[in-house]
Amino acid sequence: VVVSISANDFSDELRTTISDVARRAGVSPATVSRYLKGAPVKAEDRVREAIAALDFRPSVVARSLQSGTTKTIGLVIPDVTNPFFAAVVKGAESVARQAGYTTSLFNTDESIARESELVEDLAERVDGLILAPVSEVDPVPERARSRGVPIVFLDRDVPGSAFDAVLVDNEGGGRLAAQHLLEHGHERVGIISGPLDSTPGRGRFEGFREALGEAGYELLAECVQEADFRREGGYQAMLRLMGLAVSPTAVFVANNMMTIGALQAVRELGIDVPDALSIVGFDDLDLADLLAPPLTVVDRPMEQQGVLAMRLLLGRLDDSLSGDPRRIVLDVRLLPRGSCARPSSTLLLSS
Amino acid sequence: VVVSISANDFSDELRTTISDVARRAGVSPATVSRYLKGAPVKAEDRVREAIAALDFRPSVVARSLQSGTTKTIGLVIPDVTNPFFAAVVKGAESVARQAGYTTSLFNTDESIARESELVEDLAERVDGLILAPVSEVDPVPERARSRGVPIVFLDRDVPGSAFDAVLVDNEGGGRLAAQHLLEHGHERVGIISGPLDSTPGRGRFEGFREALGEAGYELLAECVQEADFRREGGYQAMLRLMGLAVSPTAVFVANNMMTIGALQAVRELGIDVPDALSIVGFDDLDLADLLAPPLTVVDRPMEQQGVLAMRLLLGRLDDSLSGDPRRIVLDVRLLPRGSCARPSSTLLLSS
DNA sequence: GTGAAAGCGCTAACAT
DNA sequence: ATGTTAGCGCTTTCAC
Repeated sequence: VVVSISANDFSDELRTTISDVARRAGVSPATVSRYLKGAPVKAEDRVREAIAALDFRPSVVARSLQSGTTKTIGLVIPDVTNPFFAAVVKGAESVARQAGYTTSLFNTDESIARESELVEDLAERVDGLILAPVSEVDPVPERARSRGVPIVFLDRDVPGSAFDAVLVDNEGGGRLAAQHLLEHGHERVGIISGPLDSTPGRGRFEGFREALGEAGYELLAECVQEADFRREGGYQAMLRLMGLAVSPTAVFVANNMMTIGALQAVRELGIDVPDALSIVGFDDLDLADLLAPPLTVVDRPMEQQGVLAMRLLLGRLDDSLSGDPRRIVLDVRLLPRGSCARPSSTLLLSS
Repeated sequence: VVVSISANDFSDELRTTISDVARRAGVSPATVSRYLKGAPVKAEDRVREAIAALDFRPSVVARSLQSGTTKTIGLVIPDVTNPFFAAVVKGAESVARQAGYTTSLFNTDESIARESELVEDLAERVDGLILAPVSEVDPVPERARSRGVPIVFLDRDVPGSAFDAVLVDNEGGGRLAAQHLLEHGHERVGIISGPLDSTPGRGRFEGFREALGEAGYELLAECVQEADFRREGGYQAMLRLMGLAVSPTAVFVANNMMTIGALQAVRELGIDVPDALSIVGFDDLDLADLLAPPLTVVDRPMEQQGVLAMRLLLGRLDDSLSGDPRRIVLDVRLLPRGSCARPSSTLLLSS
C-alpha cells in the first residue's frame, strides 16, 4: 500500500519569526525590529543576511495587533457584477497603491444585513472604508464610526450623517434624460427607477420628474416602476411598463444593470427601438454603441469617482485632510446615440 | 472664532476588550472567552449583559494572532472589470458565506509583480487563496505554498505544480469555434488569442489550430494575433488582422474583453458582420444577443467555476478533502447566434 | 546603538 | 465550571 502524501498538507509549518532572525544575526529581536523600521542599526548587514537566508517576512497580523493599523483599505460595494463599480475599483486601487495601501473588495449584494456584518468585522481589518451604502436610511455607517473606522461614501449618501462623500449629479442626470425625451416629442414617458430610498435612485427619479413637470407634463404613477438596480429587476419592470393599457412611448432606465434587463425584455417583446419605444439609460456600457440601435445614455466619470473617494479617505488617514466632511458632486452628461426617436403614436395623433 | 470639531477625528478611541467585559460581569477573561466559544458558563447572563452593554466585539486581529486563522478566503483575480470573474466571484462568495467565511477580492491587473506582492502579504491574512495566476510560468504559487497557504487555481493553471484547479475545456472551446467557422465554409480564418503562456490563452489557441489542421487547413502565422485578454489588446489585434494584405474572412476572439475591443474595431472600420466578417467570441456577454448582429460565442458555466473552486478550497481547510491535487475541467458549449455567415469572397471564388 | 521587558487582545493549558 | 498563566509575533519604552 502506498501512502499518499498530500501536496496540500501544511499542518506543521512553523513561521519564521523576528526572534529567529535575531538569533541568526546575533542581535536582539528589538534590533531586528528597528532595522525593519529603517532605524540605524550597526549589524545591518548581518540582519539583512539573516532575513534573506531565512526568507523572513514580518507578520502583518502581529503588527496590526500592536499598531492598530493594517495599511489596507476596504471597498464595500453592492454588486461586483456592475461595471460601474468595477471601474470605480480600478480608480480607487491605483491611488491606494501609490500610497502604499492594499485595497480589498467586498460585495454586499444590495443587502443591508450583509453590509452590516461586513462592515462590523472589517472595522479592525482595514484602516478605512469606501462604502456605497445600500440605503439612505442605513444605520451601518454610524456604527462603523463608533468603532473608529473612517468612511467615505461612494455614489450613495446617508443624508444627515457627517461623512465624506463622492457623488454625481443624479438630479441633473434625470433632467438630462427627461429633456432629451421631451425634445423628441414624447409626452407619455416612463421611468424604471432604482430604490427610492437610495441616493441615486431618488435623485435620478426626482430630476426626471421635475424636468417633466417644468415642461408641463406629469409623470403618471403607473409609469413609475421602482426596481432594485439589478438586471432582473429592470427586466420585470419593463415587462410591467409594456403591459400597461397605454404604455409609455419612451422610458428612462436609471442604471446600467436594469438597462440590460430592460433591453432584454424589449427584445423578447419584439418591440422596435427606437421606432416604437425610445430608451435612455444611466451609465455608459462597454457595448452601448454596438447595440442595435446604439444606446443613448447619461454618462459620468466612473474611474474618477473611485480616484476621488480614495484621495479623500487617504487624506483623512494621514491628517492632510481635516475638518468638516467634504462632499464632491461630479457632473454627468448625455451621450446621444440611436435609441431615441420621435414617438410614432404622436405622429399619428398630432397636427 | 468657532472651533470646528472634525467629524472624522477618531484619534483617541480606545477599544473595548474582553477584560472590560470580564470586569463588568465579575468573572475572568477566560470565562468570557469560553462564553464566546459557546462553552457552558454559569454566569452566562451577566456575561451576555456586559457584552451588550459595552457593545463589545472580539478583535479578529488578536484572534488571528492566537489561532493563525482568519476565517476569510482571498480571491486574487487579474481583472475585476471582466464579467467572467465577476460571475466567478458571485459563485465563490455564496459557498463561502454558507460556510461562515468572508471572501475578499484582490485585483492583479494581469501583472505578475502585483500578484506576487499581493499573495505575499495575503499569506497571513487569509486561510486560503483562490488564484487565477497571470502566467503558466508563475513562481508565485510555489512561494505561497512555502508560506503555508492552501491555493486553488481558478481558470488558469501552472503545469507541474501540484495544486487543485478548476479549469474549463479550453482546447474543446477552440475546436468548437474552428468547426463552426469551417462549417460556414471559411478557409482563411484568424484568431485573436490570449497570452500563449497562459492556460486559457494557449489552450484555446491550440484547440483552434488543431481542429483547423484536422480539416486540412493551416492557420497562417500572420492570422494569429496574440493579445493580452484586454479590450484594448483585442481592438489593436483586430486592426492588425484587418490591415493584412489578405485579411481573414472569420476570426475567433479568445476572450470576452478582447471581443469587445475587436467589435469596436470592426465597427470603426465599417466592416459588416457577418457578411464581410464572421466572428465567434469566447465567454458569453450580458448583451451578446442584443448586439447587431447577435454574437456567437463559446460559453461555459462561470458561476459554477467559482462554486467548485471554493468547495475545493474549503474542503482542504476542513480536511474533508485530502490527498492528491484535484483537477476539475468543465465543459464548454457553442452558442450560435448571428455573427457567423458564409464568407462572401468564397461565394465569388467557388463553384 | 542595543537588550530586557512589557503589552497589544485573545485563547489554551493547567490547575482547582 | 472557572481563574491563573503563558504565549501568538511584534514594537516600544526604559535602561544601559
